[in-house]
Amino acid sequence: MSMVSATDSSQLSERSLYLFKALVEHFIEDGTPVGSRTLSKDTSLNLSPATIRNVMADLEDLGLLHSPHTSAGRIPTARGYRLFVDSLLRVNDLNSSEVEKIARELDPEKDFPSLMQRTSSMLSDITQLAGVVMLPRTEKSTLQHIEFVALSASRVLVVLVVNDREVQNRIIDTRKTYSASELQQVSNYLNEIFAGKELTYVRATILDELEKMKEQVNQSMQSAIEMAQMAFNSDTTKSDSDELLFSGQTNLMDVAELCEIDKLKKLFESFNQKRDILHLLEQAINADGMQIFIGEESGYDVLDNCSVVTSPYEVDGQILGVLGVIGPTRMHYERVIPIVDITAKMLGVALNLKN
Amino acid sequence: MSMVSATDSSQLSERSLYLFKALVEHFIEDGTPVGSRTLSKDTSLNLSPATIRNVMADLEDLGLLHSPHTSAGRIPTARGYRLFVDSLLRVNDLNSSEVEKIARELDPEKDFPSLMQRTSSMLSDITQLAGVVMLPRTEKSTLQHIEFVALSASRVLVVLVVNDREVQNRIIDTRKTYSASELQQVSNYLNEIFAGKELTYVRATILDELEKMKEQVNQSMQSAIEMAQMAFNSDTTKSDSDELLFSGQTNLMDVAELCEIDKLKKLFESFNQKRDILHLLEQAINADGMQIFIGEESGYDVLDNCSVVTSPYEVDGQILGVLGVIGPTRMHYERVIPIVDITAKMLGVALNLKN
DNA sequence: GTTTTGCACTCTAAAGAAGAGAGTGCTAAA
DNA sequence: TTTAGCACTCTCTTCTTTAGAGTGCAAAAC
Repeated sequence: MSMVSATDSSQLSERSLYLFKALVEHFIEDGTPVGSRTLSKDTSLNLSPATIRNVMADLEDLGLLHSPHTSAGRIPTARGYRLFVDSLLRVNDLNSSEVEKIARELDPEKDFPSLMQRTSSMLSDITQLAGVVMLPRTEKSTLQHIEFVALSASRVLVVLVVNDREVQNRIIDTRKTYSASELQQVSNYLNEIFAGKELTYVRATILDELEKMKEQVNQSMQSAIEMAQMAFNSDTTKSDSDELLFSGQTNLMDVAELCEIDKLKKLFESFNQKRDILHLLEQAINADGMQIFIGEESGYDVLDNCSVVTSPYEVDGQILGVLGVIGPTRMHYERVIPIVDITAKMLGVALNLKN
Repeated sequence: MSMVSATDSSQLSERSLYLFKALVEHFIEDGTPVGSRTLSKDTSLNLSPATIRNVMADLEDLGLLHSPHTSAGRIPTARGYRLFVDSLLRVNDLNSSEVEKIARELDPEKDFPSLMQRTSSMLSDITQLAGVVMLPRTEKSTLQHIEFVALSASRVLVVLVVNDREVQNRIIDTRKTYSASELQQVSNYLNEIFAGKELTYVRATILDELEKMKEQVNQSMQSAIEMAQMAFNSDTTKSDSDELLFSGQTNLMDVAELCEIDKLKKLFESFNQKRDILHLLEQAINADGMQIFIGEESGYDVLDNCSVVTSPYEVDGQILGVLGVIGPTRMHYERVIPIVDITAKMLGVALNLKN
């Protein structure tokens, strides 16, 4: 919960760590609290249950373990998982057939939205947990091309090509009627100034600065400015709620820890609202490399029994977004971690190939 | 289950019908099987429980009621609900504040996808059940405009405007490089021939007939044809899986009848796959007017305890798609039905205003 | 003939009782 | 430092019991 004392592995004897690791692994496999007797049999230390009980009591004092009740075994706390993941876990390499499968799914031939959706589905399929992909933040997007198409007397379609791959459309109602060639002119003008610039800059400039110069330019430029303003004003430069792609939520319904319908409902609702998960992933985008939020660490109640394994994906060294897997704290980290890791990397490669 | 005998209301005495109706209403309110004693008190007929028991036994013989076990009351069968909905139900008028709320949500100013999404959310919000909207079938779409935009040496963005309101994008990789003016020419050529034509026709023509005339035309027309073919070949002229918009699925998690996590999971999975629900809604689109599928009637196991209330929405007398609400068979039909009905109508109006 | 009363019967759901099993902590011995 | 022994505590399962609701049927009442 807090940074009271960074429980690092050095505070503990090798034996304690060994036993702790064995316990966590056993619990992850079984889902039932692990007792001293079990651990005594399962490990090669040949220690009696009583000895192990002593060790376990120590581990509990350190806040790494916890007993559901007097006569149950023990289960890891969030802090325990943290220690496990940070210092004890040995991550499996994925076997090549799985790597191939991932590569196959992330086909750069697909259009951008499909590719991202595929990525999410693939994550959930392969882990049997929930997958999530945060789409590239629009703030960091650069405008590649803008095009205006006349639809009818007073309606114009604006097509924005962003980041070489993403296309956004919006339809605006104009006061006056524009001819095709006028629209062409406007497109040309705006492309000349803004192609390659960041979307936020484009937007800010168009809404603010151009307003000032409006009076200094000729009639047709005024038109251009007005239309551009409408294009970027129509509130959505993509809404927050479109930024996350979930999949495999139903996989979580099999997870015993979450099977209380009430908690599950809250979890699903937070998926739908996206807000909380979005905030969490925003944290993950800033930390570099993989990030794992374990249980209560995340700070969101709904995720109390969940862990979120995330990794940013990048193209040309620039982080575009984050993807990850959401599952119970009791998940197979040694498998999920490399999957998330490699998926992020391969998504980066696929996106790069598209350019 | 079958058409053994169209249990119409005329076969039953008025009193039986009255009691049946009271029973169904009571059950919809309460969710617990209704016994003779309860019904005796609740109705104004002043009949003893014993008399009511006799009536109930008859109703059970007719397949309208069913007893979970000997000493429980009775609950309506799917067939019972059918009779109730078709002949006994008196639909409430919506109060004006609700109508206003619906109107407010269906703001024709919004772009097309948002409007449809809004409609779905609104349906689930207002009914506290799951909402679903089937987007207009692309087969019936007409191409309004096609535009090509050069993105890079070998990549071209194709923008299709369909039905005056919907925009589809796809990016294609071309063998040769096209200049902006060439693309303009191609756009013009294709618009001239195909604007206003049905999308399926356009597609078929481009893929088949144009192939034949390829050799008879000049170089630049050949380019046009090839590019058009690529544009329409890229398999998605919108995939099936994009045709349904669900919302409020989590509302169903509160429904007692569905609270077995297993059934719920199957239901949610069928929402995700969309296939079954899509088939069901396709039936609804053909029947004219509102359509209600009650429980097992639907023919899909996952919907055994569910009813689906649907209504097609139309513009200019042409049916574009279907929308509806999915909930437990024990739902407040008298409320849901008018909501679905009016929503479909108002969506039609909103869509009409957009043109 | 229809409705009601009376009654035996059935089934469920809730509550309690009992026992098994697992696991603990502590003390004292090894 | 480790282990054995032991009393103790919980939970989980199973079984039993009981109360309650509701039924169906037969005979009486209307």
